[in-house]
Amino acid sequence: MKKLLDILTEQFEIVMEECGYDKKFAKITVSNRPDLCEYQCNGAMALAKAHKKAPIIIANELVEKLSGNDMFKEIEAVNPGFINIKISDSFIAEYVDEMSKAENVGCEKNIKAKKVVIDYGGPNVAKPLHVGHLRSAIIGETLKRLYRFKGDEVIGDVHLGDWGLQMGLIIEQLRVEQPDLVYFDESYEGEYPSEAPFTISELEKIYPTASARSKEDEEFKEKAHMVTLELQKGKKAYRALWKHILNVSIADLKNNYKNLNVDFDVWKGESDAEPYIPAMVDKMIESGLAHESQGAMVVDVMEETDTKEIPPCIIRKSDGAALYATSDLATIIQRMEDYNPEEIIYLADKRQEMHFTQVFRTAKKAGIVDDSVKLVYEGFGTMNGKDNKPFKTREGGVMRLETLLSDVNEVIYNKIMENRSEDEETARATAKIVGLAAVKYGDLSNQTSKDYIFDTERFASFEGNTGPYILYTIVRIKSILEKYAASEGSVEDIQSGVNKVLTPTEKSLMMELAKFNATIDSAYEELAPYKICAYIYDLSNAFNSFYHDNKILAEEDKDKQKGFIKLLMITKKALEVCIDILGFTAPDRM
RNA sequence: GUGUUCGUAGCUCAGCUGGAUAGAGCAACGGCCUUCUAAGCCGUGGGUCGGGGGUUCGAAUCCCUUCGAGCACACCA
Repeated sequence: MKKLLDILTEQFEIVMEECGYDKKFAKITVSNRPDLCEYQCNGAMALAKAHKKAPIIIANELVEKLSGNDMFKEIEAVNPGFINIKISDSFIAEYVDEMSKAENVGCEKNIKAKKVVIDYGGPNVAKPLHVGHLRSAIIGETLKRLYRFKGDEVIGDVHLGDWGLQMGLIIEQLRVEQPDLVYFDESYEGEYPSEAPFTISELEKIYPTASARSKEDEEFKEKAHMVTLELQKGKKAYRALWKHILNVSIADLKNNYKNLNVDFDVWKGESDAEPYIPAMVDKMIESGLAHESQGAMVVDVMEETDTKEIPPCIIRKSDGAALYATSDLATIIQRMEDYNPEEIIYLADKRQEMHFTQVFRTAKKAGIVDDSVKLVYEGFGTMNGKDNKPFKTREGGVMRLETLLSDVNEVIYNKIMENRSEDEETARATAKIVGLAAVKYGDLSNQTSKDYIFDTERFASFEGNTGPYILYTIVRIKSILEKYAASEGSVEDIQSGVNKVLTPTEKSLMMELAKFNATIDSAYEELAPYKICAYIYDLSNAFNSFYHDNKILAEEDKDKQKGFIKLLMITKKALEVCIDILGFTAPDRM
């Protein structure tokens, strides 16, 4: 379905060409002076110089040609050369009716679906999710849903940190704590138990203990290195333990992500890329792409257009070990082999920009991906506390994600109990839904690349530009639709469209609705979830004004009432589609 | 030091492919519930768009400069 502004622009393009002007100046925008008009065209002023005419003359010329067009209710030229437009009720009403019938609420899918991998998890096994994992998860989840909404095929990959020294540390610490386990019995030759010798909470304690110990105890650290090496070489006992660590940890992670309404299609990790590393590195060396520098093997990635020094990408340390970049490169090979995507998007902290620049350039130079594959790094800003410094617990530690969520839920639960009489179970369930919306909207409504302040008080205050406000709006609509259905019959049976003669707030709501496809498209093109947030906030405002100015259930003109109900249905649909893309849901009551 | 992002109301943020009077929310103040959820709506006050130059008919927006802040700059991930 065409965008409203494009339809209006086309009208101007036609008359501009008729008058001998370049149609690129026909662009219509939403008015920045709503007191004067709804839409505007500023092209006449830009045309003035080229045609050596006063802009107002050009504007008048165009207006005269358009004045008979029934899309417009009013169209006038204003000094110095603005063209002010008000559209007709019937035009906007027909547009909204078309939206309600169209697939995807009138937002067209891509003609050719892309295959895309989104890498947006990055949690480490055996470590709890903390607030540092929040942004990646919720922004990534939203992009995945947005891409799917546009018709693309998306594979969301959690990309676990499941390899490396940390695994050795855990196993070695386990040996210290439980030396009698069969895994540590060198003479044992049977099958290893299928039950893990630890629970998730035990596992979560083991890693910090081991990590602290390795900093003080050289011998322990040495052993952990050995264990890591043996694990990587495939020692059966350690592999079996490693599997247990993975299984226990992944089960817990899945549960945590589920609470965030975040869902990954594949649970691959660094270990899956590992097998590709030796051949990849060898090939880079053989081809002459990689060269030795200070004992390490590196790939030069500096380009002439760079404004600063880009250090070479190290693919093998001087001690022969692989590192972050190596693993990421091997992961690209694995992904190309498994999925052959046209695009890979990485969600990572914006401080990692240099790293991804190096990796992407190396991947292209090494021919791991050809030029048609888009490698996208989407760096996000830091989530800060109220002091505008990276978010910490009161004690200065890293806050677990669970804790953050339950804190927010608690505040919201208390608000619900203050405002409404609800039984505890219902209130808890509602608080969970609203809490998630508060957290996600609070995050997504900021531009991805910017730091933002996570302020529980503010998010929990429920007022203004917040997730709960959006949900409240949806709940209001649901409530009216329910009541209407109870007295007048199913809302789905209404065959007629929205009203064609509009009250002012009714028209404003329709004009806001009509921005849907343009908003989704620009959010998609710019990877900008905040645009969807801004849109549903405006849409909610428009609805709430409409709600106050029009009595829907008390409306005596039944046809007009049906038109209202129809408008509510499409508004609800637009809001619900948007929050679904943002990864949260609305309760039935709150 | 080099590069990079940013600096808009007391606070949190939009606006930045140049257009009319720079917008929201919070906080402050004042209205609106016998009527669809007042977690709402309507209104008032609040600004040298960090400073200075330039380009332009026109600059928060583009260019230069300066001040201030964050971040990154090869063997961590």
